[in-house]
Amino acid sequence: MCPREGPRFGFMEPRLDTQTGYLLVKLGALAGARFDGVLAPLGLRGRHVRVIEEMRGASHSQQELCQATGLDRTTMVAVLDDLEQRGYARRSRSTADRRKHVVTLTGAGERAFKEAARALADAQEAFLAPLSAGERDQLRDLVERLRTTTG
Amino acid sequence: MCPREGPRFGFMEPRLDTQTGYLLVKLGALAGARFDGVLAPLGLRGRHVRVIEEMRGASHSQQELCQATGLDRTTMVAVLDDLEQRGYARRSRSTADRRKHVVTLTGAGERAFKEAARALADAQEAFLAPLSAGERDQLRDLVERLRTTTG
DNA sequence: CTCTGATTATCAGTAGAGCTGATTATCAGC
DNA sequence: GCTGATAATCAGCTCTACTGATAATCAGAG
Repeated sequence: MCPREGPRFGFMEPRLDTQTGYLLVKLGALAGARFDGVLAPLGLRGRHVRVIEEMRGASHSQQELCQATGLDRTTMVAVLDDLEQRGYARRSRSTADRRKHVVTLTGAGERAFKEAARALADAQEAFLAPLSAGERDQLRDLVERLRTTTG
Repeated sequence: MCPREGPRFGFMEPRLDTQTGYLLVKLGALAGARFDGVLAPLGLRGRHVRVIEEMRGASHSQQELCQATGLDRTTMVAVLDDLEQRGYARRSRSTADRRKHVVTLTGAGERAFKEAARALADAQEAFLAPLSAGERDQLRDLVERLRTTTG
């Protein structure tokens, strides 16, 4: 018995767009659009950056990249086509298991990632600018806890 | 003591998926999927609920509904087709301006909205369950401020 | 009144994302 | 050498959101 957020007054329902859940959905979409926006001039999209990041340091099969990024296998084919065409990645047959492709990052790919990461960090900085440093830490903590526990 | 965010150490770049912005995008998508999930059994989607909410109390032209909800005009046509077919809304020509449709909510539409709002409130409750009441208030405050200032 | 330009709702067509299923090549076990 | 499973790929489907065109209507100038 703790009618905290809901129909507290009976005769008056809260508007959807004042609810935390709705705000989260909208804010997430907004942030996503911003990030896509800063990546667009680099000819990249979020998924490319995620895949490149996963490739850094070690080589992976496409299957492993799908596992790590949550992308569909057919989407991964397209993403790697893009990256390969730009010279950011290379596919080669695995000698151990010739069904697999070993996907490796090139120097250009590494540089592109650094540039993208910098652009994303700047965009994030701008996005979170209305909050103080302490509030950003709070937000990050809350969001991360929600994501790891309910997600 | 929380050295978990930015490139504070120089030699080590933070992973994208530990960044607040990325987490926000993912969490928003997750929440959206949850909400779509609870609306699906009712034969509705988020946009339908938003449009219905906007129609409550007053009648609107489709153009005004687009303005209020941010939906595209052609999408609005489809949404109203759905609502009309289910008996939740009615279109009629405006007598003042015969180009316009006056869209009104039916009793069934009102009942459907209440049911949907209840389902959404429950889903939100479950989604935010990992947080204490105070933390939810914090989160709501932070998210709302971000949305109103940077959005 | 008539002509012009804007506005409302609608529809048709387009482009992209994300998926399923089929295909080819390869592997591992028997 | 079979058999079944797996990796990458391709073709095709669906769904969404948009652009552009269209018919009806309005508002204003002359």
